[in-house]
Amino acid sequence: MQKKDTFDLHLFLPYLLNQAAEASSLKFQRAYKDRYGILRTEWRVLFHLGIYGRMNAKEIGLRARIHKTKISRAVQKLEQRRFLTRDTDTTDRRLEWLALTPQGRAAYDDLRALAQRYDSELSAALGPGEAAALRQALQKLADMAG
Amino acid sequence: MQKKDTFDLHLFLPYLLNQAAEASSLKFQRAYKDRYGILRTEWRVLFHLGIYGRMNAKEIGLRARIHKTKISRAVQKLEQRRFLTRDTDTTDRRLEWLALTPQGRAAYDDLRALAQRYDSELSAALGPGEAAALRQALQKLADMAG
DNA sequence: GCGTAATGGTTGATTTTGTAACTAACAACA
DNA sequence: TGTTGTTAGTTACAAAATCAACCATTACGC
Repeated sequence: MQKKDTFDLHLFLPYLLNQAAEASSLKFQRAYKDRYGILRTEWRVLFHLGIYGRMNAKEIGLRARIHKTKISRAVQKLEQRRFLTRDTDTTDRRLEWLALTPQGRAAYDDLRALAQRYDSELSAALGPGEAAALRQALQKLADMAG
Repeated sequence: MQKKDTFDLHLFLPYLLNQAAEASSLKFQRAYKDRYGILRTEWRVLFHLGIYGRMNAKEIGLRARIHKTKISRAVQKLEQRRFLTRDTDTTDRRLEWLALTPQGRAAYDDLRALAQRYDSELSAALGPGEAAALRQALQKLADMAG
C-alpha cells in the first residue's frame, strides 16, 4: 500500500473550473442544441453578432479566443441555417463582414433571454455577493493568458 | 441598426467559467501532453488512481463525471503506456480493478507536484481569501447537477 | 433453475476538433 | 513594377469525442 496522499483533486483549480463550467453549461447547452441544432462555437458566434453587430471572423476569434478554423466552420453552419449573411469588404476583399439575418436575430433574442434567466438563477443560488466575487475572480483567471 | 443590447456575454457565468477553465488549464495541459503524451481524460484517470488507489472504471466515472466510453479508451491507452494494470474481480467477473504501475505512479507523482505548484501560483495571483471563496463557489456550481 | 432485466465495460459508425498546409488578397520595400 | 512577407479565411487529413449498439456476466422474479 502506498503512503497516504494529501492532494485533493477536487480543489485543484483547473479541474474544479472545468467541472463547474461543464455542470453550469449543461442546461443552456441543451437549449441551443434542442431548439436550434447548433453547437457551442455556433452560439458564441451568434451571440457576438447579436451583441456587437457586424463583425468579421478575426474579431470574433480575438474576443472569444476561438481558433479561426472553428469559426470558419461555425459561420458556414450558421449561414446554411440562414442565421447570418456574409459580405466581402469593398476595399479589402479578404475581409468578410458577418451580420445576423432576422431569423438569426430572433434565435439570438430567444437564447439571450434564456441566458439571462439562467444566469440569474445561478447567481441566486450562489448569493449576490458571492456571485459578483466569483465573476471577478473568473475574469482575472480568464485574462491571465496561458 | 438594432437597438442597443445590454447583455454582457463576458459576465454570463457558463461562458465566463469556460473561458477561465480553458485559460487555467492551458499550462498544465501542455505539461502532461508534452511530458507523457497523454490527454485530459487520461491524466484524470491517472490522478484518480494516484489519489484513491485501486478503483474500477465505474467509480472513476461517477467521481469525475466522465462517460464510460471515454474512460474505457483512456484506460486502454494508459495500459499501453504501462501506467496501469487491470485485474478482473474474482467474485464479479464484470468488474476490473485498475491500479498504477510504478511507472504510472512516477508519472502521477511528477504531475501532482506540478499541479500543486501551479495551483499555488493561481491562488497567489488571486489572493488567498479570494481563492478560497472561488473554490467554494465552484464546488457549489459543480455539485448543482445539471 | 430459467427467463428477463440490469450492470460493467467495449466496440463501431458518425460527428467534431485540431494541426498544417493552402488560396487569395493586400502590404512593404527594393 | 516585382519580389517577398502578411493576413483573412478555407480545406484536408488525422486525432478525438459522441452515441448507440453490443458482449459477457450477474441479479431478480417466479
